[in-house]
Amino acid sequence: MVYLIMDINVKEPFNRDRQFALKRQAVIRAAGLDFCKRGYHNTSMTDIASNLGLTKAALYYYVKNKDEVLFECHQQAYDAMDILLEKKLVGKNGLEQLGVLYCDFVRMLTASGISLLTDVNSLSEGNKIKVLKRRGKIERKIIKLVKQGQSDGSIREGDPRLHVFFFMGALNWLNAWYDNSGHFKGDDIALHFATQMRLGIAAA
Amino acid sequence: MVYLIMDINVKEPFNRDRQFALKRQAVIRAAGLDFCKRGYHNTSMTDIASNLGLTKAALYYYVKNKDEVLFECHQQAYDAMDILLEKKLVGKNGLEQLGVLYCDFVRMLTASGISLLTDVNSLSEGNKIKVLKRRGKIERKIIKLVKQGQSDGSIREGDPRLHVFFFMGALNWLNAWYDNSGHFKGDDIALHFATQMRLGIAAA
DNA sequence: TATAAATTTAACCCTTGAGTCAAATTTATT
DNA sequence: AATAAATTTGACTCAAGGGTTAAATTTATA
Repeated sequence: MVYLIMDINVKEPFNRDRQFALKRQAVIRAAGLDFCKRGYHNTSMTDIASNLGLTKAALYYYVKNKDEVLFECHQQAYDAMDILLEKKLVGKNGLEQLGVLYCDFVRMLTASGISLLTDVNSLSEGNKIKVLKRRGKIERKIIKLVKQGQSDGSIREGDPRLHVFFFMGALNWLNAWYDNSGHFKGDDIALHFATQMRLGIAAA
Repeated sequence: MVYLIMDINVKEPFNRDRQFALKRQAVIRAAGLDFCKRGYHNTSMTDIASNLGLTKAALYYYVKNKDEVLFECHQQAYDAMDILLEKKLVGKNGLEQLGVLYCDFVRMLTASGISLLTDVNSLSEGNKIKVLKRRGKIERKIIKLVKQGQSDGSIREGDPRLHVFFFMGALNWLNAWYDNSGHFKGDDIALHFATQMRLGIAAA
């Protein structure tokens, strides 16, 4: 019985394919949390399984291999980010849009059980390339937002890539220290981080 | 012949203990760069050795084991940070002091060949505790600076820990993307990052 | 030139953990 | 009740890599 999946039996409990997909997703997320906490190589497949209350053999019923698990962790994070990036905010300047986006990013990472992993080097060559490509795409979209903000006068001058690298670092680091049973509430962090991010690049 | 050590033969070339110490240090730094680039577990001792133009056996002439190498990487970074933290800047407010410190941090990381690693989980239990303790100490000093800035009115209100977690994330992330043969110059990054950091927490 | 240090060679042992598998068992679906 | 899906058990293979060692060789020091 997979502990992370409390709502699985609620969503189309008689659709077996759906159940399978949901469980698989839960497996990926649980693994993502493990990877975040202890690191990819310090987490064995047996660890992941037993954290889920499963056996290794059962785990392999849901995933092909460990590489796939890591890959899917990245995918899930990027899927979520892509959705947030879609949200077109009309009538807002670049800075405001970025602020909302960044806030959403933090909220997503603290609330959804999705982890934004940074370990790309442990991926197989093929998957590594795919992940880097996707990360690059997202990065470029954010850089574009910054440039837009510089055009509309809401964001101060300076290399937009450095602007972005700075606050994306804060985001990546978040996963390392955030603990959802800890002292900070996700929404508070989101608010705080978005503010700090905005002030760091806002035009005078 | 250890490639990273160009200046070894210059510093007391006839003092064998000194030579040993210098080479050992170079080994640690080279390993640190490897860990940064590919990750601890994706870098074998043989890799480290051959990147230095050495044999695995020769490598073990300088270090006890891989755990020690990782531990010393952390130590070197913290040693360097401690030195920068010493620098007492009289007549400056909290924000100004932090700005200088942060700038120095970035410069150190981009110029010295020292890497600020984040992989703490791959350490043996004993070393992990030591590293976390030291990291905590440094963190607390920085938080103290922030509080000082809030007292003297140079830094805006808000949880000082979140202030710090934010911009220290940017610092940690730096190592992942920075490439000293790349497009960005260390000093430019330092200036940019320090500015962005300051603006993010400066009082209105 | 004699000695000690530094390094190579090339083997070797050992552990960990990924991944597999077949047979049995439990659980859900019809 | 019959069937298919989900999971367990437990054993197994295999490769990678950490770490060791002894003997030979090169290099520096005095």
